[in-house]
Amino acid sequence: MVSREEQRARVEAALAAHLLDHGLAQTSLRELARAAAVSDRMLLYYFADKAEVLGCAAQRIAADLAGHIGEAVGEGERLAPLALLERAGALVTRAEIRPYMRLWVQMIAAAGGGEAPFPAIAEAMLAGFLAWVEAHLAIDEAADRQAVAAMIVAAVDGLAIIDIGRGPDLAARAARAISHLGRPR
Amino acid sequence: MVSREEQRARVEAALAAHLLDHGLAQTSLRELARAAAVSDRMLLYYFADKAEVLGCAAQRIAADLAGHIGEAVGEGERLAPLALLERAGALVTRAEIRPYMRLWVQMIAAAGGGEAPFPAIAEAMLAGFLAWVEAHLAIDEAADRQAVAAMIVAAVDGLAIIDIGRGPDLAARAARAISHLGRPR
DNA sequence: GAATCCATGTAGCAGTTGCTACATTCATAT
DNA sequence: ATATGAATGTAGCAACTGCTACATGGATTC
Repeated sequence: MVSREEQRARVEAALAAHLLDHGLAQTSLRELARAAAVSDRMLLYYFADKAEVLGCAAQRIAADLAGHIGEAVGEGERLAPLALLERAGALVTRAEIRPYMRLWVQMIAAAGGGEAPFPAIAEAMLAGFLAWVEAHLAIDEAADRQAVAAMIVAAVDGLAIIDIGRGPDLAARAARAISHLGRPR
Repeated sequence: MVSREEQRARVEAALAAHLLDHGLAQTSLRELARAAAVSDRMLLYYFADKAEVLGCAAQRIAADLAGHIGEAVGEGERLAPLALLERAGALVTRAEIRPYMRLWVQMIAAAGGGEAPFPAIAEAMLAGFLAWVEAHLAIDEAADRQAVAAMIVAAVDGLAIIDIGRGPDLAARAARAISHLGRPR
């Protein structure tokens, strides 16, 4: 027999992997349980209800993603908007990151539908993205910095939408086209 | 008694309105039927199955959105990337357009999950967006134009994500910050 | 006036959903 | 050894899902 805490942690990891693989589409309790190699009965022993199941898995995923993102730009380094956008775009179209972005779009969509627990999760994750971009943005005026950071996050998230709708190739080319944006004709 | 074609058109309009109001979350046949003021039995008389119900409603919504977008930039007018992005960003954060963008994000998410009929719908809608941007983009080299168009669509779609996660205010400010993007520090 | 057919209502099926009541095993504390 | 409580299994409920079989009304056609 294994302690509840141990099992809960193990299950959480399996759930996170399953969400990254399959998205939010196939997430009935029974499917999640199968993915974690436990019975659905036990899922609701480890977690209070389905919202907590998904919430904990999502939190772990967010932490993983934050880890990946952390490597992209040096601590304390600050870049001009287009340069930072270029860096972030290159990061986000990397093959290991794409599953995270796909899932992120699905979580935002679920949040838009008011589906618990996603509004809270999405808000927290988005706040994290915004803070990260703001921290690396070389703009002095705070209000401008926040707005530009939001625009950069928007552009990067949008790449995930292109990826879903048209595949990774166009998304990657779009990311590389960021440097064209500022160029005059 | 009313002809099947008439009813079908009327129902389609009601369904489109319901989707714009409530998103893809509450879309069981019974809910859709109630929104269209018919019985679920009749929904499946007018349409072959649920996928066709949603598909037809989505097609009508896409057409409406295309109409709105068409007004934004003059026929034949071509703009530099950042200028076009600015124009599109202003358009997409307008209050009448926001419901469309929210729904669009949900449709893309559903497409990412492989949920019929959304992969096909999302692909068609995205192709429409890309074509529109390309047609108004003042870039000569075709490959560059396509990639930059994708980046612009990405940025604009991302604004919808900001809107969902943080509300319309930040999204609107982000859209207005586009002109900052190209500025050096 | 009979036959036909389209539009609509009633009822329900089989599968899935989140969740729970109950029973059982097993380890530890006394 | 026995009692207690934590970990796990079995079974199922009630609600909802997409969808369908069947019956009925009213208009149209012959």
